[in-house]
Amino acid sequence: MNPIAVRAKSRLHCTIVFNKRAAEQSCLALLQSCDNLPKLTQVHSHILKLGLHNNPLVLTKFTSTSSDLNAIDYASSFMFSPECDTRLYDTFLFNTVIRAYAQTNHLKTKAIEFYNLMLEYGVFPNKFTYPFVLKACAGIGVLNLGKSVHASVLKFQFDNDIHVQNTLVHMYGSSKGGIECARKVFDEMSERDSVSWSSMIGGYARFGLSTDAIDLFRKMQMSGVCPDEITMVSVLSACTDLGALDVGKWIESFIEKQRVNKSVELRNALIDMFAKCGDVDRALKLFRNMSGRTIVSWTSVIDGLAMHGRGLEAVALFEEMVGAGVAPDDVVFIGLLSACSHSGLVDKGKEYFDLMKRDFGVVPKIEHYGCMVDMLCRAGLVKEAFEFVQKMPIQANAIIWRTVISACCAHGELKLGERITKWLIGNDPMHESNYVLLSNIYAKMFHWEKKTKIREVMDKRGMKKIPGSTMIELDNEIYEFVAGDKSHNQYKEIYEMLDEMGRKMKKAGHVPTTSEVLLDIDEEDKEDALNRHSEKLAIAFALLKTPPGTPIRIVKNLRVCSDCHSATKFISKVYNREIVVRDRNRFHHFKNGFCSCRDFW
DNA sequence: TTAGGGTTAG
Repeated sequence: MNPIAVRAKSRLHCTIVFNKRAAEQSCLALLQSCDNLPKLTQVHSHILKLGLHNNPLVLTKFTSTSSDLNAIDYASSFMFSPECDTRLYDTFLFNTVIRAYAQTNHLKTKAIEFYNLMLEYGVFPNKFTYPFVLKACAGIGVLNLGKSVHASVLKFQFDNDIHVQNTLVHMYGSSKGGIECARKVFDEMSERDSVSWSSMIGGYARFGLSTDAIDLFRKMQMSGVCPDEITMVSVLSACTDLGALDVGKWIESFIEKQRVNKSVELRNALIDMFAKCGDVDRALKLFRNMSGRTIVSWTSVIDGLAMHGRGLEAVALFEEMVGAGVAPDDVVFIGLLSACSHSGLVDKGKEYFDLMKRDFGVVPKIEHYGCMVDMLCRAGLVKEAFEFVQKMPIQANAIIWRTVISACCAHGELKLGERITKWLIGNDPMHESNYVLLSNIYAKMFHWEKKTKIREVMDKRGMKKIPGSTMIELDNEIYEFVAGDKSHNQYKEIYEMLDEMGRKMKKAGHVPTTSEVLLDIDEEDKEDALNRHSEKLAIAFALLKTPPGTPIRIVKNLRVCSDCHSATKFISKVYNREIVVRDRNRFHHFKNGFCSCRDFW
């Protein structure tokens, strides 16, 4: 027990008989020293002995005392025990309980429960109540719940308070389907501070509405409200999502110029942005010069190296991290295993998978099993992957099964792929990607009738394939292309360029991989369909708009197809351009006819 | 005696 508590305890014993007021004071001091359940239980017995359990001051203190989860539960259940006089409930008491639960990771629903109880007992909420309650709603992320609390805010007329408004924006911006409501609250605010802007930008960034996030940041600058380090973290995460390296670099110089406080979180966001936007060396440099690295900093660089196929460096960095005394967590193991996966380090990956639990006490989750399956599949060990999935102690999810199916498709195990996919569709008949996989398998089998049927089923059920799209950033503008896109105002020049590229590539020896076109059309049309893939459109656009010799960077939403991969190699050679492609999984650096992934992806 | 926004993976 700490010195204050000892003093308080001795005072408590001395004063029990003399005066209740002093006992109360001592009791409060004792409570102050409580940071775990056993101490709290001890103090509870004193409270009962002294008859202080009806004292609202003590009751409140008791409830708000501990950060120990069990203690919060214990304290809040005390509120509803027979010893407790409910007439003494007040707003502050409920606020403390709600705050305690809102701050936890897993008991946020309890915060809402207590808010409802508060209303049931006729205790009025005040302007402090709603930020707590809304924060809990934000953590739960269920839109209807947040909406009902919003209705309460209006009923009790706290909707003019900027703190409440900001938390409303945050709550809607954290709930699925709530982003428009967030924007509505945001637009209707009479005054906005940096928290309002950050909450809205953060909401866009959280749900992948990254261009909206960056647009809003531009508006923020015009509004005259000064962005701070928290705003910048969200803006950077939007850049990371888009792969917008130029905007990211601009943000970095903005941070320098505006002297934005470079918190550890902001440095981490910068490292992550550079790593995922294709400049992993810059990320490494920032990382090396950084003091106060956290596990997030290490994870970002390890992950970045993994995406660039620099698996051995990622492994070395992981070892360095362990050597530096940083305990690895489950997230860093995902990066490490995916580094092994992307670089074909199968044995190393297996080794780490075994020792993560044994040596570091990190229990593998579904994602780690997913990495292992991915690793085996990439290495062409489809049957081993299948067996691995069957032996897993936890049930495989659809993502893992789809990994296996794709590998079946790529490595000619079509029958097995068909079997798994049919089973998967039986379990989840409304997931469109299962149908896409099955239809691809039938195309590879040349079963065109079956393939057509699948497409018909999809149409009937209103399901659509996610279209492949490619983004490119030129002069701080972001352009997006989909296959066969003609929406761009320079599309005629782009298509002329495509024809030229096709001719030059053929001359250099490129043979289109027409088996990638999973349509029942003749070979010439297949070539045409390949030529209109979104990445080729983006590259053609870049060749048109940038001076010779400058590197081209593009970002794909799906994995790059093998024809585009082979074509890009030829383009890099024919046009003497370095081309950096970020696809859904990793980076490909094309230079002089070769790709950094060594055709391993 | 209490209030709002941020980072890694999936």
